[in-house]
Amino acid sequence: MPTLDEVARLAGVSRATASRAINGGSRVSAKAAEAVAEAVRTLGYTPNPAARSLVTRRTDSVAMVIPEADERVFADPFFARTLRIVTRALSARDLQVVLLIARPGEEEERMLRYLRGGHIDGAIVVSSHRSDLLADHVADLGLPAAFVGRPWTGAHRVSYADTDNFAGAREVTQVLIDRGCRRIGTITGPADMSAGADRVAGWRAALDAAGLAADAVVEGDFTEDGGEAACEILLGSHPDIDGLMVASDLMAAGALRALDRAGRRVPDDVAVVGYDDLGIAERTTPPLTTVKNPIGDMAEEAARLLLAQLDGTTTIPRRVVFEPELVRRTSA
Amino acid sequence: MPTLDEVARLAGVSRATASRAINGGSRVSAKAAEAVAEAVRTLGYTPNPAARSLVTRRTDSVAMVIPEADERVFADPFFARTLRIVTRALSARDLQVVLLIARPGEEEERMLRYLRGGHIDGAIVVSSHRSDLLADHVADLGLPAAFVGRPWTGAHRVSYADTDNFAGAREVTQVLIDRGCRRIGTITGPADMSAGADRVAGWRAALDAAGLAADAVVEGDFTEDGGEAACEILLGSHPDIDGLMVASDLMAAGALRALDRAGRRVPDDVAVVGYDDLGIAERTTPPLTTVKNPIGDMAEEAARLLLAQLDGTTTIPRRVVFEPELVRRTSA
DNA sequence: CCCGAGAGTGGAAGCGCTCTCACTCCCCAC
DNA sequence: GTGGGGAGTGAGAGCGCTTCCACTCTCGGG
Repeated sequence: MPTLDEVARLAGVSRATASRAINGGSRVSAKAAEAVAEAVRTLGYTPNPAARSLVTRRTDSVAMVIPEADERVFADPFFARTLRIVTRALSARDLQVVLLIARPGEEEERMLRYLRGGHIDGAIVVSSHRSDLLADHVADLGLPAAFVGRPWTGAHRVSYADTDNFAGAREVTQVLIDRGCRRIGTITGPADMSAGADRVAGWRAALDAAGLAADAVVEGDFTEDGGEAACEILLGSHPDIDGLMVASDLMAAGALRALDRAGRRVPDDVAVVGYDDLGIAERTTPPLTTVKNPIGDMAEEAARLLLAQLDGTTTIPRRVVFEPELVRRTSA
Repeated sequence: MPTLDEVARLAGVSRATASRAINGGSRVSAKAAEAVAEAVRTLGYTPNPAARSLVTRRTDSVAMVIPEADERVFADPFFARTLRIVTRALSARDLQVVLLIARPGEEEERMLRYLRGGHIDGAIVVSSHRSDLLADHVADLGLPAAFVGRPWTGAHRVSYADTDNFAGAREVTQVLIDRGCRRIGTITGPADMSAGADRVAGWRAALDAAGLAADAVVEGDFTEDGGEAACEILLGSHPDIDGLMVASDLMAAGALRALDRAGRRVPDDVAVVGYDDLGIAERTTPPLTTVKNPIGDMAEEAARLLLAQLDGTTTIPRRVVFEPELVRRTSA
């Protein structure tokens, strides 16, 4: 591998000038710049990133941290979409995105070691479990970071982009109420996640305002199979439900399977609404009335928040909240 | 951030001894080792990876290269499964896996620059498009690498793990023949991928051996929507088909939708078989008879092949081929 | 005609680490 | 006793790069 020294020698300049020519290029004569460029070309030179980052103290790479079991990460389109958008936004700034998936608890120490180790300049974290203290850890480290979704703990110490899950859930539940449902159940997300908790709260608020009982609750886990199982439990305990608000479309797809098997027609016997609208909602039978989760906006904003910190523009935590949007289809 | 120097000073040893104590630990007295460990603990020391890799010329990270559009990467369980297994295998050796997704053509140069740049010690490549010359590039670079799936070009120059797609496709097509189908079509994978090409070849071989016509062929793209569209075309051009071999379960799921809409019962009117058996085959209606693609084995083997090169154990390209396995369900 | 500013350049320090090499012990075999 | 070898250690040389600083040279203004 050619070194900067060889480039400089071939170009007939000093190593310092060669370095300046390769980066930025200010304070370098056009002649020198051209000579260096030529030398780089003929030698096929690539700067050694380790040497560079040793002195600049930057690595030009950023971690995307997902403290979830990998099964979920790949099964749930939410993460894929987020990763994709974040990657795109950061690539534009020549930042390499390193995907870090670690089940909370088990591999957490390993992940923290990585974050602490100086491998990366900053992190995008997709996490909102009650148990994980990532926001605190990140804040303690002083690591530039932005969260997608409000972290359960330490939210005030970090920047994040979120959506108003409470309002979204309330609004979509209102659709059920308006169409005449009187016995409305819910399959929630995990109770230890902010999105999960906020969405049940929204469901409850809508029912309370309408004077309806809010007791048909089963906790799901944001997976399709989990939604199916939860729906079966719900049908057992509350056979009279005529409306169902499911906290994610993936779970709703599972719930539809369970309803179908139980011989309940959707939406005639039981009207169903979901949450997220990431593609699967249009493919279920029937297509789901749901709430659009503005993941694209959130991911882009998180990238922006991180970049602002990397640029040193700002250091105070900022939060940005996007409005959800109702999407009506035929399931309710 | 504390440096090795400070650790050494606190432990009362030289920097060299501290370094030895932290890595390996051979040739260090128990007393010195303990003192260093203690100093590391109190200082919260973490080695600077840039400095270390500058001298060792290792980065302890490995790229997983996927030259595909990101939509496909996340929609197809094949990649998720592969990534997961590879990550697990390499994490055990304290190697960090960096995911590199780049659409061939557009972002290819960027990816090559990254591979060339010394960011990583080696690569696992999941690629077998005719157009991409990754195998050649990687071989030219002398970069330790292992491929999952036989690369279309330059296969003899690199190590890879593959499965016998030809045999698998022939065998599953034989299921259709044995159940009495006489007009058997196929929806292929992309013609520019080795898995795609091998599977059509297997289908054709089975039909030829049985003396059946092998002309009902439509090319798909390994996506669900693509499978649906291809099936519609096939039904239009060959309305008399009574058997259908689809080159992936994901496409088969799409094909089932198209058949359902066309009012063809499966398997009574048209028997259908898929390929891959990565979970979706059990969830379609009806569940698919398919071929188990031994991705787990392939991914693990690729990791092994890469590790062997990183260890310097071997440098000659090796190939390992796993046998596919027929899985019978109710679609044929 | 001189001075100061600014552009362009090179020397050299130093980022934090590993590893070679030379050295000192200490123990054991002769 | 003596010599040889192995175990443990520290000094120091870099790895390839950026960047500070000092220097030269060229102008334009006074």
